[in-house]
Amino acid sequence: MLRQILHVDMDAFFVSVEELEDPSLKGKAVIVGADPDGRGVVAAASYEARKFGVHSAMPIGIARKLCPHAIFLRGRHSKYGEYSRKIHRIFEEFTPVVEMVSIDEAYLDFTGCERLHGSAFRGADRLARIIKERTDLNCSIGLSTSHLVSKIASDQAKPHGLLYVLPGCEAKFLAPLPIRRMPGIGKVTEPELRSLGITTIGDLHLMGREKLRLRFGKFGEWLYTKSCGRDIEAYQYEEEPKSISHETTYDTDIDNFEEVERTLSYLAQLVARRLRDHGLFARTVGLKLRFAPFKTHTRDISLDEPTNLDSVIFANVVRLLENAWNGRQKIRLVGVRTSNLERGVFQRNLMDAAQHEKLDKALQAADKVRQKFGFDAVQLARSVESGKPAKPRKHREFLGRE
DNA sequence: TCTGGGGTCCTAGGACCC
DNA sequence: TCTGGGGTCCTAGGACCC
Repeated sequence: MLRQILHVDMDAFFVSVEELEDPSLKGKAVIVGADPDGRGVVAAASYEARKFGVHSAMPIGIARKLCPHAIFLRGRHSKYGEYSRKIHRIFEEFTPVVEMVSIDEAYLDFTGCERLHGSAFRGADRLARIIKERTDLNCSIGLSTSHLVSKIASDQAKPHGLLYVLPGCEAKFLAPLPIRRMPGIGKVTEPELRSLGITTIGDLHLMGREKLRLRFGKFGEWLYTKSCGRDIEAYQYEEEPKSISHETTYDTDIDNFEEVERTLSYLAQLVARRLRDHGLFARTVGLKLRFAPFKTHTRDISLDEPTNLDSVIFANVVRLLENAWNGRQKIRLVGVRTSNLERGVFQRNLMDAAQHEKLDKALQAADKVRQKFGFDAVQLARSVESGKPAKPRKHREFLGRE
């Protein structure tokens, strides 16, 4: 049976939600993102702001230079989440096979739904109308036999369009498009391909599997398959996270060991809390440091016994810090990461078992208090200085909420 | 102009084992 | 006295995505 895959992408999602909440923003240059006086990037820009060259992931300071008259908003992720869930429910009225890939984007499998929708195309059209009716938000939809082609098609259809790539026409549709349209080709790979004279997806295809493999290895074969308009393999839902991490950038670079330590304590608690929420234990704990010149270092350590404890994560990450940082360079960012996640209880050491149980109980109690009063209601002693929680100075309103 | 935060996947070298 | 080949785990770094 012919597959019918829809890719639905909301148009300027964050900005559009802000406009619904405050209609006076409509038609204006609106930029959602970091504080324009601080360090951060653009999360979303209205079409009006994009005319000035503003785009997402751009440093916020540059956005202000390009578009000084724009209205800068910090963004409210809980609001966006509400709308996202609303849209998700609409998707599920159309097909049980829905994969939300991000807050504003999803794949819907319409294979075999012809009888229900007339045709996949008519179904897609109706879906866009219903989303508009019920949320007043616009979306763009790509429809084809593969995830990749539908994703690119929805991008081509923007704003507020529907593009159907007929079965058998996938490679022909992709051929004239610039390579940068291909998900997976970024700002490093693009110039590398261009230096080989490859500027379109069609060029990529003409190069052939073998040449691409020789030059790029496994990635090259991946590129070739994609250039044909075929999916690499069936998409699968990732129910379990592979890593859990938190990081923060300081407003100004610092070189105070104790302050970095306090930040790490706070981040370790956030990470551990989420491990417990998922019922997961981490076998590997990692530290991330970004120095003032934007050079990033990571240090990992594997534990004999997987953990979900704040104190264990913190202790290990501090050890890594002591080895990784001589104090000579200022620090811009610190992060705590856990990976090699496993489900289940690990208490090989019986001596520790009793202590761990006590700790677990305390942490469960702490998690409960936090659920009621917010994350900052309970703090590890290490991250508290003169009675005040030593949160990163920035993102205060983002961290630990919900 | 100066670069967020949360992730995934890939590569590559070295240790270690058989 | 010189030194294989395969497999797996650990660690570091980097590209990329939303």
